[in-house]
Amino acid sequence: MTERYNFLEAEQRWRAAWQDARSFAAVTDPARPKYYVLEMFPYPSGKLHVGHARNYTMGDVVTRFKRARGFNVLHPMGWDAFGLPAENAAIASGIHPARWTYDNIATMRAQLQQIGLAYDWDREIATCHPQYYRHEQKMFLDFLKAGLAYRKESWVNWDPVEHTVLANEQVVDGCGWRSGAPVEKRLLSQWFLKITDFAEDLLDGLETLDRWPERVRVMQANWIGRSEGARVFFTLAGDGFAGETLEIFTTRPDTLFGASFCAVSANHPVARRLAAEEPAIADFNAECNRMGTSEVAVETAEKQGYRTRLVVEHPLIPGATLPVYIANFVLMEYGTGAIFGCPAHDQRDLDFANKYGLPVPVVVRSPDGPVPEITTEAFVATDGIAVNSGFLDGLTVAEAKRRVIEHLAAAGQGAGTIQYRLRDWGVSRQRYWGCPIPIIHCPTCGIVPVPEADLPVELPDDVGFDQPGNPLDRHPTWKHVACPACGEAARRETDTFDTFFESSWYFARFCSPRSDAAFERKDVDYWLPVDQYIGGIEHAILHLLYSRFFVRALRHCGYLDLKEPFAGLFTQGMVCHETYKNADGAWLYPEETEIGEDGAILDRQGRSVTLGRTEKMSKSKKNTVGLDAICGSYGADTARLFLLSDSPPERDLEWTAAGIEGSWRYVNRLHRLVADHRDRLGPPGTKPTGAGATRRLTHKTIAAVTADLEQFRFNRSVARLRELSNHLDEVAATADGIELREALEALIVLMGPMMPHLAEELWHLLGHGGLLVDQPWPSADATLTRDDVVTMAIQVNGKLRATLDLARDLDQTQAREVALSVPAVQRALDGKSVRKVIVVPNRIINVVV
RNA sequence: GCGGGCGUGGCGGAAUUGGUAGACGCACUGGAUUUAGGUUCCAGCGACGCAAGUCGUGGGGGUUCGAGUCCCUUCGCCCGCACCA
Repeated sequence: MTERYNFLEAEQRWRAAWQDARSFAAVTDPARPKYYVLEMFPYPSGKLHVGHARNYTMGDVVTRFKRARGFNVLHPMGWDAFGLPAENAAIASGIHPARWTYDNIATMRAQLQQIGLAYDWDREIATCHPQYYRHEQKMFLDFLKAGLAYRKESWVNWDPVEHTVLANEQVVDGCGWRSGAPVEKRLLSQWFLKITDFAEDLLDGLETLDRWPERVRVMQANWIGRSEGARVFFTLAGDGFAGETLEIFTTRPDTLFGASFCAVSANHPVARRLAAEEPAIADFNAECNRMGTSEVAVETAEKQGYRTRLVVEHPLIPGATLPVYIANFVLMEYGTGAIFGCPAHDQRDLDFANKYGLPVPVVVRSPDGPVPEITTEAFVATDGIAVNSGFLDGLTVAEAKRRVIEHLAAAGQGAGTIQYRLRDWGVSRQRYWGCPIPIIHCPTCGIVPVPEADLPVELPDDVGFDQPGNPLDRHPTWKHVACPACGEAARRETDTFDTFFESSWYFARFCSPRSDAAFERKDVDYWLPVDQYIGGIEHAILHLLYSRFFVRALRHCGYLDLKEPFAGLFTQGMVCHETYKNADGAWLYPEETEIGEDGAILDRQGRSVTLGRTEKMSKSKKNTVGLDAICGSYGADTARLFLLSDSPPERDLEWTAAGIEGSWRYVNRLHRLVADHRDRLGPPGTKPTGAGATRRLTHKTIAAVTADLEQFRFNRSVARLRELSNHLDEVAATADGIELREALEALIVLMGPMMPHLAEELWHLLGHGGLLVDQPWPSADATLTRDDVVTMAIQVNGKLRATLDLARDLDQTQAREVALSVPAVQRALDGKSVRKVIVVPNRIINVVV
């Protein structure tokens, strides 16, 4: 009986050994092929649970695998450390956001180290550190010079309870995500980055990202939302507006002859001017702005319009005019905030026209049909033919579009254009715990950039959270400065950057984390792009799009020469767990429950517990499993093994006690396998020469695991390892010592990326002095991965009747003879004559009658 | 509405990309070891059938010598976006 594997002691010992050897320190070395592995860095929210660990473990497997394959691997870790939760903690418990953040970082760093992740910790960064954020202040000033940053008054989401602007993604069903209060639209001056300058390039670049998931590329393409169409200039008539131009955007300029009205957004300048003179319009506009933008609100909201006293002249029909409405379904944020309505060929316009009794001129018919009768369903097909449209009659939709754009352009009444849904990125936040925007507002000089010599603009420490709103704004001295241009009294910008600013370039900072510059050119030229990026699908748009934009903006400003930041992207599934509620309806942690004698779930007091749905692990539902607890009772390798083996990495994984027990048994079984047989192994370094089953399986496993790891098929590679170890369990007592050593050593090296501590321990047990992490990856002997004898399936009319072990590459005639001689085949033939025999070499023989 | 994806034993999932469906594991059943529980070991485990065998990858149809895989159709589920003109 061998001793049990003391994982606690062993795991600690091997982590110390890697640290002493600086095994994972990365050094820029253009002579070697590089590989940059990165997991999306975490927000330091407190403690890690096993759900977080899955993501990092995947990156770790890739890191260790690529290292063994000879790559110079960069695998860094850091902290996305600015953000609102730190301020909430300050408000709730009086802890300073910096203290709270750095404490959490210390806790989480220890947790990450505990699971044995192969990070180069010398490169650790925290984005809340002035040595990090000073560089993005410089970038912002460069963007400003390059015209990529600007200040603009615009309509933003305002949370009336939190007294701050919210990003679009922080508005859920029209309400603030934390306060639950209905979000208002406010017109505020904010800083924007010109992501729209790169709309076309961001869209085109998606084509090159062939190692990104299709759905992420599609989501980004939809978000950018390219539409081809036209701008059309209508001339307004009406007191105070006569002769002015109303510009609209349309994707269907071919339907211009079918126009029966124009409509503008409640926030359109025309609507606002009218509101100033007519209280009823002001009320209507306010009502439009109050309406939520949630899915439910949009679906249930009726089309509402206010008929103004204005009309426009029809650009193509002399003498004809169209009424101008203010309408609740026209968005100021898209196009020009104004449309022309063609009810026959747009469902929204038809709903609106029907409600307000407007005409419905039909101007498109289907290619083979009559002119459609329009009542409640608009005819929106784009394969039709223009009718009732003057010089466009008889043209296809596509031709008519082209023709009418030519006509409008020649007459100065419009132009073909490409419209994007993408909007510029508003980066101002009315928050304390973020990077200060390096700008000074001077009453005489206006907006003045902070001189580079004065960077960084550091956050003041002495702030209070006893009142709502931005503490920077209330600070007694911080914002009062002399204008760098004229020396007169001025004030600092008190808004801070959106925290997505920090995460948009951190992958570059990791290349030169201690540089006085943002990064060194020689380092980013070598390491970037990231070869394998790993993270959650929730960043499909935001972080991943912002980073792609940043790389373009930085290239524009001469920082680097890079097209895309992330060459390969993998979006991993979430870790889920059952949820539990007690009789009072309160959530319970898994460890607060137990199984009663009859199998019922009980709480600590023995009262019954309701089993809820299996859901993504989250603090709020208390269905998390702590990483510390699992590492303490089963060890890091057991946790890693379970996280890798139970589901394919892109799918969700259900964490179960039974599952972790199974992984635990396997870890111990592997230890026993090596410990029980190490005395009868051949000496290290002796090459076996046989070609028996053990050697064949060993080399097949090497080939299969290598291929699986290349393709992120971790669950499959674990199955391969188990097949090999199952076989070795059977034969170990009698196998040739030299062959057994080869097999065990292969098994150990192959398991290394997934169970690194155990692998080191077993490597050591086999008598090796060095570290396993310095061992090269084994290569499979091609003569051993091909069998001399193959099992072939024998079918009759496609139905399996027998299997036969036959010599590899048996010729067709022999194969046919052998197959026909099988009794089960003869029985199935039932005396019928054979029409033909299909032989797929080394796979199948199909007898057709 | 638009877009993306999925559907295989009691469960998680494999399937050499058109060639033996269910690898590997979890759960379960029987047996051995153990004072007992756990561990460990042996055997079984898609359905029906004593067996030979038949059926079987959401349903229906098709292509093919051969379909989980390709095509058509239909049902169900998940995710993303959405009054984008």
